Amino acid sequence: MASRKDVAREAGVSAASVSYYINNNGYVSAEARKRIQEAIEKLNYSPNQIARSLKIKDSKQFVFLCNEIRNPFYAQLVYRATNAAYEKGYFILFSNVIDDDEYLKRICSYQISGLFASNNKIKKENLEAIVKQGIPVVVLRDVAWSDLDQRIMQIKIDYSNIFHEIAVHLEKGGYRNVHYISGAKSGKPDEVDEKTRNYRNAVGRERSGDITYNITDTKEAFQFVADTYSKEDCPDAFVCSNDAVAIGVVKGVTQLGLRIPEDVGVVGFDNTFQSRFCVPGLTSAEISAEKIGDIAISMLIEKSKGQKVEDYQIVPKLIIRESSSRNDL
Amino acid sequence: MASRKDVAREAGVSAASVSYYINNNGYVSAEARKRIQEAIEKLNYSPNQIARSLKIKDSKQFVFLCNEIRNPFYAQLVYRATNAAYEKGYFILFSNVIDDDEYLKRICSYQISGLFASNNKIKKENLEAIVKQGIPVVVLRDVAWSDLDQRIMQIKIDYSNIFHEIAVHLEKGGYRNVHYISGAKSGKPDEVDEKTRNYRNAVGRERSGDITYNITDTKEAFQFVADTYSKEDCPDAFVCSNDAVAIGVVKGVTQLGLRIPEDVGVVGFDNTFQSRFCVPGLTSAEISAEKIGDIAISMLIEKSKGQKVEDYQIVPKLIIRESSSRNDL
DNA sequence: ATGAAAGCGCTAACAC
DNA sequence: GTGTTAGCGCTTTCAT
Repeated sequence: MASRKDVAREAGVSAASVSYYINNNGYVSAEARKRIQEAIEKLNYSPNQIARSLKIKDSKQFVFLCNEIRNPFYAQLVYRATNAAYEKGYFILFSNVIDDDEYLKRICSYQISGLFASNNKIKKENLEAIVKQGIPVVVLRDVAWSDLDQRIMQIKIDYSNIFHEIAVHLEKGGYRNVHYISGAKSGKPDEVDEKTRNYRNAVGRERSGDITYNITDTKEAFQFVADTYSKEDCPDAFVCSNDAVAIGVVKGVTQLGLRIPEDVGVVGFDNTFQSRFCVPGLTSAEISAEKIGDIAISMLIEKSKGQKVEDYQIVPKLIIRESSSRNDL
Repeated sequence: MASRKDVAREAGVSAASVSYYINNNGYVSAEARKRIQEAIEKLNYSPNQIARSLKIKDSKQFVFLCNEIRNPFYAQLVYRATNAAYEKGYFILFSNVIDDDEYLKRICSYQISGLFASNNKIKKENLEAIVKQGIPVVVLRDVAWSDLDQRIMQIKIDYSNIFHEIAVHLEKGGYRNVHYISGAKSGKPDEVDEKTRNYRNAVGRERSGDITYNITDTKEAFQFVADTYSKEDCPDAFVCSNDAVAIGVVKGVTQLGLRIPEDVGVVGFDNTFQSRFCVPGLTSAEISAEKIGDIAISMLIEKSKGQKVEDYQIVPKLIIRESSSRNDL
């Protein structure tokens, strides 16, 4: 591989001039520009990003710590973020969440430009340790942390209205016995995520018993329904914390011999591809993963330029499909 | 951040000794080890990976170029690869495929340790340019390239039997009019992927007309079925090149007012989570994404150690579920 | 067994 | 405008 030195020699200029040319700072005459340009092409030169990173203490890589890439919501998020980052000159260093100190130290030793994390599997202290090093951090807020370090930027989802909207929608459909399936570990105050907290608020205290905790994927949801209910005692509607879970419920309920939406209504969350192409189509609260991917990247970039960055709010939107529309039949 | 120099000073040894200690080469006395260990802990030191990369010309990052992370098959693959890589001391630099020269140059300038690519969106020449630089390359083979550079390692899927197996299975179910939905751009020789080629071989020449090309995701598949067929003239079985496409077909067929599997049988490919939890459960040819993730990482690592690495063969396995099982009813 | 020193490829302050 | 140079944090050869 040709280095900057080779280019300088070939073009008959100094190494510094090549740097100036590449980074478009400093002064370099039209004459020199041309010769450098030619030398670069001739040698098929490409600047060594590692050497550059070492010098400027920034690798132009953003770390994405995602709960679960196998959940299409995160896949869509990462997909978009990757493209958005590339357009701005960055790459994505991808990681499943492995929440130990060793891991975070290792990844930070790449002099990363910033970090995105969905926050329900990573500890607050670890995030704070990173932001303290001056690395921009954005979290997709899920669990509500108290007194989080102010330097951590947040993308917040405003759940204040959506569960009420869902409740009204189900009621109109004549569903009376609604069960919520939560991804939170338990009902304990410090383990409850924002969705669950808002669901509880929306349905009121008296309905808090109608919640099952700690179900996060399709398989678990299917098992839960299959193991817990029979055709006779199944709730007539389920609200699920993500689409993957909802799909599991659809499958489980169908297996019990019940029909959707005639016997049981199902509502998902995230409006991923899955919900659109589930059979029957799944009613789902849309949170745009693409939007979050884009926003996360621009927040990280702005922050790394030293700009002041405000937290970002997203309001979910209910997309109604067949799985909860008994009235249309 | 503390540097190696700080540690050396704190421990009262030379910088070189710290290096020896960290990399576990060279000699360092028990005495010195202890003092270095203490200094590292006291200063919370972590070696700078970028500086190390520059020196050893290897960043311990593998690039994963995936067709489409939003397809759960690739999501599962990347998920597993990420963990496997981490255990061996590597990270994953993730990219959607952006197949231009500029892009590849930029990513290689990170002195990457290796590259994985699924090969149906990236050009052969580009891969060959990379392997020529001495960077280990593994492809998940899909399109059959002729005279590919020998240094490119391949994970091959042996489709020689699976389509025959599927054909027999459908015939047993009484399905007579089978249509294949291909991901290949067209039927042209240099654009046909391995799956399609083998499907053609399995069903014989006379059935080659029963193929639709250039459909790769759920949405396209749904549109295709909805736009092309009516309840009366729909084929009675579809074989699809991946599960995402199969889901779209299920949805499209259902919308035509036909039932699965009674009226129409559907077979997918890849056996992702989607097929397991589709309603009805989707018959699918299993190719273990997890296995491929693991294998890819170990091939890259072995190659980077200078070992001789053989291509890897995977044989798909038909997983039969409800979507093609008319006889069970 | 340990340390001094050169050098990986780049940036940027400074001198001309 | 352009070149010289120091130095980013690390590895490793060679001398001791």
